[in-house]
Amino acid sequence: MKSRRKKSIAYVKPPDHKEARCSMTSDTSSIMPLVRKLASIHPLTEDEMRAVLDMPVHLREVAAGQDIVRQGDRPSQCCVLLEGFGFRYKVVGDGSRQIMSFHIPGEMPDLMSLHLTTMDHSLGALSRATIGFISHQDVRRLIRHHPHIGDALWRDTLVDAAVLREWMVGMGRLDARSRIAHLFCELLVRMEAVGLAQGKRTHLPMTQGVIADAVGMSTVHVNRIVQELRADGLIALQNGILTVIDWNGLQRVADFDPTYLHLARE
Amino acid sequence: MKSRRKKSIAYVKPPDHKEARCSMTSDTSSIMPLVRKLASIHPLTEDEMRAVLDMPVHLREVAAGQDIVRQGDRPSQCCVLLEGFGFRYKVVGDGSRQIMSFHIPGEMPDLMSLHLTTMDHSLGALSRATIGFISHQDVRRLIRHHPHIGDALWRDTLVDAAVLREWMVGMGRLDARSRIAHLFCELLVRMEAVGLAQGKRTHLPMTQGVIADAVGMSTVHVNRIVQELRADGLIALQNGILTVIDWNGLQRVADFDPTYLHLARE
DNA sequence: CGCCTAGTTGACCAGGTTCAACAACGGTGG
DNA sequence: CCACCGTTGTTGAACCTGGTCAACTAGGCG
Repeated sequence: MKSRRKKSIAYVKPPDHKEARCSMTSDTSSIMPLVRKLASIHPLTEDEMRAVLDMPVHLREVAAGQDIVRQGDRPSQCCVLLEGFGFRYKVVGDGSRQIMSFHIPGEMPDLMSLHLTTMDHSLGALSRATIGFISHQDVRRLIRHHPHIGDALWRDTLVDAAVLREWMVGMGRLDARSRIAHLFCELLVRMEAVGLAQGKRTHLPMTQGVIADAVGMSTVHVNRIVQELRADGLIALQNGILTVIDWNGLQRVADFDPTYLHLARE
Repeated sequence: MKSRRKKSIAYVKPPDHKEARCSMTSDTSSIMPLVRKLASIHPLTEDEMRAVLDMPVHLREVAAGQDIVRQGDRPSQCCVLLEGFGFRYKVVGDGSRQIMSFHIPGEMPDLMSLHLTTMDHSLGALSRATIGFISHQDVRRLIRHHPHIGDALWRDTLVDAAVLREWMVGMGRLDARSRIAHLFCELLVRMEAVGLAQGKRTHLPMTQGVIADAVGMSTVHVNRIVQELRADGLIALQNGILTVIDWNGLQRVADFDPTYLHLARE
């Protein structure tokens, strides 16, 4: 482990087995974020859109910091993030945590469970979140009847992997400043892409400790770097709101090129 | 960038535009590695196996260190590694390189190009390699007629992403010793899984510089750690052959748990 | 009002990088 | 067959980015 961490157990939130706190069948509009997401690359036909909207979905509210799926689980359903932010993580031997991705509304972060029976990581809610659950069976049926949706879902998992690769480059070859700047660039662009950010400003409900676990640094150092970025007039970050003041400057610091996000017009 | 590197350009191999050096149609057995790979999870039916073997494949020999596909390309075909090792990488602004994955025979490292038009990274040959190229069109046809093969391919891209996540954990939260030990554990297990290693010994044709670019460290430090691992009686590594002497010990050092590779019997 | 979480600061420490030189090896041309 | 050369591996010393520890501040909320 990178260096012995003591306060390990704090990361492992107590399991909340009172699941399905507010389970119900969706009203029509609840999985619109998913539809928007799918349509953001190729427009859906009337037929396809109806097929998605008609799927049986179970909704659930999750409190900030709670797990949605846990490493070792063998899910029989996929989840769709409808409101709020999610993140994937693993806890290593000494108790320290590595966050591997953040997820925004419309995404299906555990879609892989459709083909990989055992979860090799956990999925948590960053902020209070609304999750939709759809059974694997129904997803499979959807894909069988609507191959284009299947392609879109496969494509999403590929973009997901592309983001992982980009993060790896950051962790291996960029210094702290670039890495944090890069994270901010990415999240802003992704939020913009689904219409959840405008004016270079977005909701970003994560503590510096969470950022530290995502970029593989210590909270203290994240704090110092964030202050630097503020002092340099690149960003403002407070109360879970990120405002990018100097977009070009931030991009330059981050060595950021959004190609890897494979947004619509390539 | 992590710290200013000078000798950057050395990494960027001169383009070799005399492609297709030895292009020809495959004889029947040439894409067997792919068949073995696909069958390693779910056995293929006679029919499916024939469909794969019947695909038109163009073979090409690639010298060590040459690129197979380059960042920014818009491929119209996928490649299958038939012999030799491949690796994915990106070069950052200051010229330093991050390797994001290694690939062994039977794998299709640029399968994503089927759904993502522009390559967001490059793919190179680690050693002299034989590559089979299959047109996107033919792959799409195969998937349409044989949905189970499509599922297997999707699944492979998901395992690929799982490996990326595991590497991220290493880069973010493990120290140099664990990271290198982890890499050795992973490569050995993957080689064993496709029958290319026995007796805890495998071909591993990579220099310490390549390892360094993969684990995000300097060559010098990789060298020191490898010597440590040797001195501790965990491994032998010479002439491109890795022998794991103390498998349990190495696994312990690496904090290695092969679940994330999602091999057959989970 | 008091507590808990998140953010901030300073002093010290250490894992890993850089630089530079050298050894070992294989391949090549003469 | 041997001298030469480029690549890979090895070593030592100085240095620096980022981690650890510990204390303290600022809000938010019951």
